[in-house]
Amino acid sequence: MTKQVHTTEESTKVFKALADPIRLEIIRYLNKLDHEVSCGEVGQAMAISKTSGSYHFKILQEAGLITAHKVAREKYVALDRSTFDQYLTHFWQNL
Amino acid sequence: MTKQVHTTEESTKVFKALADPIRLEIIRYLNKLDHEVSCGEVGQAMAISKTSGSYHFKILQEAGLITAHKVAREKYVALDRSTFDQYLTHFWQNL
DNA sequence: TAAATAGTTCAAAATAATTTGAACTATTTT
DNA sequence: AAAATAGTTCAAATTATTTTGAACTATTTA
Repeated sequence: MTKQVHTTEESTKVFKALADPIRLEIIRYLNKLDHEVSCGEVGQAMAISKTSGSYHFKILQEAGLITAHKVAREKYVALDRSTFDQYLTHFWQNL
Repeated sequence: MTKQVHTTEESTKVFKALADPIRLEIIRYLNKLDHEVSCGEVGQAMAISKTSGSYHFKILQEAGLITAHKVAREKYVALDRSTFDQYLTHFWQNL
């Protein structure tokens, strides 16, 4: 309902975050499960190093595509569907 | 109506094409006008060199985000909205 | 308390994307 | 036919992104 228009910089950050095969797979994985998952679990499923995982989760988080919160020593992530909706589903409205 | 599922490679190509400020501006420009425009006109509006323009139009074209056809010595481009619909508007359906 | 686990940070190396200018093709104008 | 125009191609230079491993923090388990 709220009018959302994006700056080129904001949009670029989101599309850059989506423009990588590993991150796209992470998104597919999180979408399939549709609940919070630890970074470790996702990383294992993607067969990437924890350093690489940490990097990719940071990119996704800074783009607002995932939310994250720590529980003890684990970090749980989930898709932030509102961001996908704003930038993708409602692309033309917010362009 | 037709079921469209995308490979990671295809999606990556589209999102990479969207992940650049100049190309996003080109898309905004083409969307606003909503008709075929010559590459030269777009390039001037974006204030970029013709070489740079040629590069960016190639990226957009290879991603399927624009269609192009030559008339005499000019190349006319327009948005291919079906690609935007598949990859953006219907992101979750085709993920 | 020592060892293990989950994740981050850093800098260096590797890889990929973008810009630039010169040379080019094709078409149109003078 | 010469000059101008629209766009492409190429290779080199620049800039940005990604990967890697080592060192680190914080938490949990043995």
